[in-house]
Amino acid sequence: MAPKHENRRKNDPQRTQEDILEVATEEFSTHGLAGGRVDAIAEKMRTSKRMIYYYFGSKEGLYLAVLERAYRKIRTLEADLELANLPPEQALRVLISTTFDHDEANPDFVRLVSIENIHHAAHMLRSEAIRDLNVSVIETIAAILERGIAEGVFTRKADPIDIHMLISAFCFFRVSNRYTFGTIFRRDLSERATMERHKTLIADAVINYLQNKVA
Amino acid sequence: MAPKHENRRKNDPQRTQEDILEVATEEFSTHGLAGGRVDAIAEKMRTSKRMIYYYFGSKEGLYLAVLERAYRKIRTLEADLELANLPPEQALRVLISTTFDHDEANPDFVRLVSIENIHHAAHMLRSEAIRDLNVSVIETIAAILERGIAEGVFTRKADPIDIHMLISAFCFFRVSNRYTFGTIFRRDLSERATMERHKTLIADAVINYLQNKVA
DNA sequence: GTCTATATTTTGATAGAC
DNA sequence: GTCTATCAAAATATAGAC
Repeated sequence: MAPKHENRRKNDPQRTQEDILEVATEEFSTHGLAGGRVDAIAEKMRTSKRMIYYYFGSKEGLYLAVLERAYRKIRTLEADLELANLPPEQALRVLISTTFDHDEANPDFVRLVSIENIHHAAHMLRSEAIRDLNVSVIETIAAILERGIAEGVFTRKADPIDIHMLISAFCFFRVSNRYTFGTIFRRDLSERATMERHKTLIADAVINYLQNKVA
Repeated sequence: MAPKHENRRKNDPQRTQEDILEVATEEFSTHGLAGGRVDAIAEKMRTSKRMIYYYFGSKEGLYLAVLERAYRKIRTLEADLELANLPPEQALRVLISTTFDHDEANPDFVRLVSIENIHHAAHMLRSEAIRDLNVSVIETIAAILERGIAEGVFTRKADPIDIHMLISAFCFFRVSNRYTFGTIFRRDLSERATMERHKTLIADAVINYLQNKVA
């Protein structure tokens, strides 16, 4: 009997495509779109370069597929939270914690977004799948803010998208700018203690902001 | 008499180098290190490609020079603020406003930093000039926080580098992620009203954070 | 110090057998 | 559907005259 592993990829198109996407994600997120090499991707797998063109048509086609896959992954994550039953402040803390952990756990995604911004989001614009991302997180935040105001625990009216940006910016920046920030300030942002402190910091900052009015 | 413009660059090495750096800054910040083309840089100026190699040795050498120049520019900016005489809260607001305006006015710099992070800050590490950036902004913030605590206007002790990160992250993200964020949330972050609102938001958030303790 | 022309290398993409 | 071998274009780098 032949060993499972050797045969597994034989005539298994879905598996082959998935393998290509996985390797390509790492390649592009490490080197950028222009810096990523199709040859390098092919070499890192058992399959050949020909298959990349067979399935994805071109280097850009592959990059777009990688990007769509990355966005698809987070969409599912956001929807899984059950926040409606929590008190507003706690709901917000859970949401922030989730965003924080997500960016921390998915540096590849963060880097791909950075790269896409270098390209003025040109590929994202071309992709219906990504453009039509339903941004449920905004509705989630909006609901929390409204409840908070109604219950009197939040005293400041705020735009949900702005609040999302305040949260995202911090969580994203910690990962996206880890290297330059770490170099300049000689600080390792992936250290456990630093991480915990930062997670509390951003949550406190958002909550305090919503609980205060400034003259 | 020959027109000034035509002769200006003749045998003016400093001017030539400066021209190259200016054009290269735009090229690299628009396309990344791998995506930037030496040919494109040469074509956008009156001088030839040969001079780029003559002065900077290689494409990477040019990129490094561009990066150093970009960092040199902000260093001077940060030192010019006179905050010691202002009340702590106001001093912080001025500092935040300055950071905000700087990133907004220098998208090229923001993009170069993003690009450098894609490359794990490898070039920055190799450059003494950048690595030894004296980070005066941290001392500035530290002084403000101490005064604030002493005067009783701030009630929370905070790490100056963390506060700097909270500020930087927001200001930087608005510019670095303008395209993907704008696409997903259909919002133009460079609009005047949005800008003003965001500038107030980050300042209020930082101040509120420093004025509160959370259970 | 500066230019035009060219060499060298890399790399995205394809042909054609199985 | 998959592989090996190869093409063609692009892009970095250099030669050599002035």
